[in-house]
This record gives sequence, structure tokens and C-alpha cells, in this order.
Amino acid sequence: MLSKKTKYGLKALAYLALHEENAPIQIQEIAEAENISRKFLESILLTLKKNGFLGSKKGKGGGYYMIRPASEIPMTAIMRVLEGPIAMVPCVSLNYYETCDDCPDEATCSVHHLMIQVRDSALDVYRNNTLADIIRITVPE
Amino acid sequence: MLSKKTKYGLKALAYLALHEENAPIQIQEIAEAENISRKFLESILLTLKKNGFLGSKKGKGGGYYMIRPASEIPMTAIMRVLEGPIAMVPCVSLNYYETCDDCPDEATCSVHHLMIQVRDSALDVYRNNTLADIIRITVPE
DNA sequence: TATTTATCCTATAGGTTAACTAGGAAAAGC
DNA sequence: GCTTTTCCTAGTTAACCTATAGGATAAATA
Repeated sequence: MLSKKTKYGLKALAYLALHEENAPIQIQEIAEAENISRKFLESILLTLKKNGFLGSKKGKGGGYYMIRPASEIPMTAIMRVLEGPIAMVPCVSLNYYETCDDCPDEATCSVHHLMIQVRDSALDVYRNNTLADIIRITVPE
Repeated sequence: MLSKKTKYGLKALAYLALHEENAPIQIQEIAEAENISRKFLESILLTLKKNGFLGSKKGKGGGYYMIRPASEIPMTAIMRVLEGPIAMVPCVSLNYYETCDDCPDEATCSVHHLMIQVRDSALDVYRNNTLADIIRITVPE
């Protein structure tokens, strides 16, 4: 299941990328436009900023803004920051690898091999989409 | 993240399918072979039975056994019973569809479209694998 | 300089779910 | 009728998710 955090984060990024006219956009505005709890969104945008996806300005006229073009942000990067590992099992995770304590041998583990396939297919999708790609859908022409 | 329930369930099914010589296999044996808590596995096997994947026999010489060939059990069916929906968001689920209360329009939702792609790629994997396929890996030749 | 506006930061409450565990009922075999 | 096994209900514990509170910090402006 996709967490609300990820869902809200994606929507906020999409909103910011669509309104990419230099002027910062306030949390409040995004929260209202996308039906997200203001305080919750606040914490999400903060982690997106800390991870280099967004810039911010404090004070009047402040807010958040895209720091680089949406077309240069692969969905893999966003998903890893918001949702965590793309793999469903740590033993097939590229960035968060961990051995299974119950499993004697990965090479002969049927779950392992299936989950590698699932991971690769998800990676395929995320690698072939940038933030710009998922926005483009909302603006058909 | 894949739940332990699913992971254990898959391992148990793999074990049973590999030892498909008519004689029932006891929970205890599977639990020991696969390093699974006996009581927990008990409840998992029970739901697999209730969902038509396994048969059982009580009393001495009892246990669980495959009810149909592993090659006829698609991974989609197993995953849906053990893990639930394959989709990461209810609004793109084929079998457990629900509307998002915060989202005014699916057609213009960027998350929606991305998640459809992810769902389809996962479905692709699960549809192209049966239980027999994931076991085959453990027996290379 | 004082005030307003906005993000930044820490802590925590409340609910849900996952991962087990306990204990016995029911059925099958000897 | 005793043993062995699955069947069933309920409970426990810990982690995590979602959201909120309240103030610190910084920027703009008057």
C-alpha cells in the first residue's frame, strides 16, 4: 500500500511543478488545492526539501518551489525518499539490502526470485517516468 | 513491504508442492524446515486451505497437501489471498476498487496514472508465474 | 525596531496493523 | 478412549502511520 505521505508528497510535487513560475508557493495553498492536512503536508515538504527536491523561502511571500526541472527528476528518486525501498523484501533491495534471518540461501529461495522480478518491473516503471511525465497526463495537450 | 504472512505462506506452498507425494505433511515439519513459528504458520495454512489452495487431514498421519498441480496455480491468486490487493492504491485496484475521498478526478490525477503502470507491471509478473515456476528455481535441473 | 508571515523543528497522541501466542474444540486413527 | 493432528477464537505486544501542537527561526515590511 502506498502511504498517504507518498501520495500527498507526489501531489504536492506535481502541483509545484505545474506552477513553476519562480514565485514560491505556500503550504496552505497546496494543502487546500489538494485536500491535504496542512500540518501533515508541512512535514512532508520539509523532508522533500532536505532531500534536495525543493527549495524554500521563509517569511512573507515565502513558500516552496522546484529547485530543478521536473523532467530531470526520476520517479525512482522521489519514491525512495517518500516511500522507502522499491523492493518488497529487503533481500532484493538495491539500496536497502538486508539478509533474511530465516532464509538459509537466497539462491534457492523461491520468494527471492519472484520478488526480484517484481522489483525489476517496478523499477522499470519508475525509471521510465520523471516528475514531468506524470504531470503531463493532467495537461493532455 | 511483503508481509511475513505472505512470505511464510509462499514458502510453505513451495515446500508442499515440492513434496507432492500424496502423503500429507504436518505443520510442524514445514515450520521446522522453513524456520517459521509453528502457531503462526498454522493460521496461514488455514487461510490457504479455506481459499482452496490446500487440502488437509486431521489426526495421526494428517497434515496439509496440495489439492491441484502447482502449475495450475497462478501467482496472482496466491498473492491476492495472502497479501491482498496487488495495486498500491485502492483507486487502481481491479479486485478491491475504492474511490479516493481526497481526489476530485481520477482522470487528471498524476498519482493514479503512475500507479496504474506499477500495478500492470506487477500483474505481468504474477500472471506469468505459477507456483510451479517459482519452485523450479530451487531445482535447477 | 516591531509586527506579520511563513517555514523549521521536536515531540507526541491516537489509531491501525503486523506478527505472533494461548488455549482449547473437533475430528481422525489406533 | 487415548493420542495426534488440524480447526477456531481471542488476545498480546510492538511498530508504524497519520496527524497535531506549540514554539523557534528567519524574512519581509511598515
